[in-house]
Amino acid sequence: MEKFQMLFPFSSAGPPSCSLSSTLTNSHGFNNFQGDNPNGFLGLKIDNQVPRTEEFKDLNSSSSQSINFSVGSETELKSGQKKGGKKIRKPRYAFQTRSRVDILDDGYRWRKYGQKAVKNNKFPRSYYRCTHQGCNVKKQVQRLTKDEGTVITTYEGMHTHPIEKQTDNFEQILNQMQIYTPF
DNA sequence: CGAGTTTGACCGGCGC
DNA sequence: GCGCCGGTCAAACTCG
Repeated sequence: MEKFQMLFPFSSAGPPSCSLSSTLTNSHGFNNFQGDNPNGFLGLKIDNQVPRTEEFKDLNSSSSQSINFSVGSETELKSGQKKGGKKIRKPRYAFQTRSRVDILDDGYRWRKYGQKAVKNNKFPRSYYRCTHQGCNVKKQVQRLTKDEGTVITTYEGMHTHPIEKQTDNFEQILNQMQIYTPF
């Protein structure tokens, strides 16, 4: 199994003014993102085979946390592979944040390319793509029906470029996120 | 005028 | 095969 590098979108720029990256990289908890520790982290699990509504049901039940991280496995579609060209899905990383705003300003520039109503959720899911040339990182943003203050942000892929702008308000975001570390 | 958003159409996967 | 659903496309539109 490959090592997980820091795949969070705000990681590739290195630790600028904010302390999140270093905090996370130094955190032992990050090693648990390898996935051998299913219960060591949080309940949210992103896997392409699992209907997302089910995952979020779990999240609802664990609403005591203000933020959850999770890492999806490096998923391939097991049944959907075509001969020769297999479809490889990038790993996905989900955040659960408490925020009144849907869009977390993580320093990258995103362009919205779609919005869909999802089942069992009165809020639509929004689809964003990183606008940087050659960087096809995507993210989905969805608000929970049960808890309107909770937003799920799912990142897919890894940024191939440094952060676009220094986010002075990043600390505010961090405060909103109230990172949960079980260590 | 360029960059980003909105929104309906389209497509592929999956279950029945 | 059909219908449902999630994800993406792209034209029209808005905004700075």
